[in-house]
Amino acid sequence: MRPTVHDIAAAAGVSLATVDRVLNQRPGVRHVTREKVEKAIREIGYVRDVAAANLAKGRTYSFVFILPASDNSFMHGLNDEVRAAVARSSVERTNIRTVEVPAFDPGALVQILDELCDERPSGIALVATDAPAVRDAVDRLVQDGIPVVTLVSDLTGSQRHHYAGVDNIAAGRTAARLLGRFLGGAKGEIAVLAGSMLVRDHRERLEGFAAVIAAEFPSLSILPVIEGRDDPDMAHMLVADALSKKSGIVGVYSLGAGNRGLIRALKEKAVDRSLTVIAHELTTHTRAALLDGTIDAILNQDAGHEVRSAIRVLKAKADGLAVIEAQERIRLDIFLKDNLP
Amino acid sequence: MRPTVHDIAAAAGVSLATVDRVLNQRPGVRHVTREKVEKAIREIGYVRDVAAANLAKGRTYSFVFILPASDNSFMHGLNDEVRAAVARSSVERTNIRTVEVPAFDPGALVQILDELCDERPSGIALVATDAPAVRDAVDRLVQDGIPVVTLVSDLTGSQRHHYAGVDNIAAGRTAARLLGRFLGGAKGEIAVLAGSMLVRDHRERLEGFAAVIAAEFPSLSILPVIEGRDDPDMAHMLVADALSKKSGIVGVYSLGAGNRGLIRALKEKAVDRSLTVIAHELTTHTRAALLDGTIDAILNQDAGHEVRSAIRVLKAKADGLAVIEAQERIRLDIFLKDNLP
DNA sequence: CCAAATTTGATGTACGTAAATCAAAATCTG
DNA sequence: CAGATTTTGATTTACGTACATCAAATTTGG
Repeated sequence: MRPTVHDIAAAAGVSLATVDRVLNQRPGVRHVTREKVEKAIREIGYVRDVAAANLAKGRTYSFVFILPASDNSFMHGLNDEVRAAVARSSVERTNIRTVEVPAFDPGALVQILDELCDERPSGIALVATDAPAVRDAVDRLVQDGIPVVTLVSDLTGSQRHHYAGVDNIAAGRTAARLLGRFLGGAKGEIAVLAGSMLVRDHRERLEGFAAVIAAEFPSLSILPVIEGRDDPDMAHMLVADALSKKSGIVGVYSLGAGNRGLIRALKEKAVDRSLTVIAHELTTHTRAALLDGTIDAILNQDAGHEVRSAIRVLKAKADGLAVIEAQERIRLDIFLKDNLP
Repeated sequence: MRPTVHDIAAAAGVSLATVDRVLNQRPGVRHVTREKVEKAIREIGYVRDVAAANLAKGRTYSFVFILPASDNSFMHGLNDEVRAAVARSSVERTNIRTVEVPAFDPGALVQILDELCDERPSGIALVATDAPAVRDAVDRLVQDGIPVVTLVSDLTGSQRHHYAGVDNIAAGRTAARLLGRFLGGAKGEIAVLAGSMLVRDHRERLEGFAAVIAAEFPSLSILPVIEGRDDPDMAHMLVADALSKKSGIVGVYSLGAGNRGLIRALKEKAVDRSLTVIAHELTTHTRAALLDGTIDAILNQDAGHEVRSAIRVLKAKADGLAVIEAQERIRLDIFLKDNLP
């Protein structure tokens, strides 16, 4: 049987009230007594029953998710997953609120974060814009003892407790190797479509991609990056333009969102050119393009897993419990025609 | 606030005791009264607080994991993950026992299953050997109200509540496309190494693989399957033999375990031949081979995820709760050199 | 319509923890 | 050493549910 607070009290030779004071760091316990109790806790291997504790506390976790107001399928999907989590949350004594902020806008993000510092929720998840001001705001929250996890895109040098997202350098490297191997030694140019170099995930994907192409596929050269702001129309225009002007393009790597535009451009300009195309994020559009052969592989991060992982980690941090690291590693999905979910 | 049993009582105009009788299907409630209470439950949207209920019941889940006694890295890894789960289990009011049975032996499996029918654990997870007798034994357990999930390999036509494993047909298809694309139109023969055609997962992988090769890569032909019984030494012998005799082999697909032997054979016989190799299951051996270029891609199922998923599902079934389907889908990992964990 | 059987209500205890109160004991201060 | 202060103990209530008991009300059978 699992030891309880009563067992600690008996083992340490103190009363239940004292054990409670130690366990919940309440004042009014002499140093020696506190140590006696802590020793007993260690020795009998007591672990607090979180379910019972939360029941007694009447605790409800209040989490805030800060999401960018971007109009692309991935962010919509992320939003849906958060909503799905909200729907389940009542069963789990969890209140989740979402806040929208303008995309690529550090100032707005900092303002929200500072407001939350007073509100003191049980935890915060945010899609970070990678700027020093944002980092400082997050660090203030962490100093205040509020669990913070970054979602999808990480924050350089911050104290955030956890990052719920994929390893984007690895993603870029993987894209490069797939593209290189699929092209099988052909010579030519690669077009790269990104959202913005202001977000860390896109920068990192490009970095990994360029490194592997340079080191292992010297017959391929990378054209200057096209920044489409994750916007379908902008992406369409820019890619169509590039395909018209450059005849040496043999492959495309789309590392951001806004793939609807990319796909449209490919169907207009490249039906006859047999390009190899690798894109990020599985959406209805990229899925259809993979099945009809317009896209050859899709790299994906599962937004649902990211959201659920963020919630699990926030909960664990709020309860002072350990997380199962292997469980919380967000994997990079590679989808071909054949292993679509 | 979440509604409680008190709210049901008030809404239905009955006493707490009656609500309790309905909720826990105890006798002594008239039909009309029972319906009145059930209507109230639906209307106010009551959901039982499982944590509080388990606390009151003093409930501990007792789960049994039935694993084959195979001496290969994957099964060892699976074992380790179950043990890790056991280590965590005390915190979660869960008792997990593992039972080893001889591999590929339906009779032994049936015997264990029948014994468990009397023991009545809260749930059972098993790596199924795909035989009618096993299916019948599982169905008996399910009829008895014991939650059963299959792990890694599924059971054809059984009533098991859930399958915690990858889609093996998709895995085979994916392997075929990767191999075909990596070979870039080259002509030649493909060697396939399997464990045994008696287990469903291996059969399915081969089926998917052969289908895609035939349909989309007609320049490749598949040699008769080599059955290595998931045994490293046997695999080594058979593969070395095949490589010596056949000079037309351009690729290898290893769809089972025992890859240590495969890798040894490749290093002995094929250093100069530039084969494209795709294998299943990430282990220390396959990982090293991927990094040194002996293997080109590894398809993997994460044993840790499978075990944790199985436990989550068993718990949910034991509590009569819904599972989050998307969360429990076990994904096929594709690892290249660049995205290893 | 009365007795027997069934159904319902009222109430208490338990699970493991949190939190509060008040009294008693120990320690410190001058 | 008295008095103030700090530390400790004892006890109670609560969280939401399960389960048991006994009494009261209702329904059923003859």
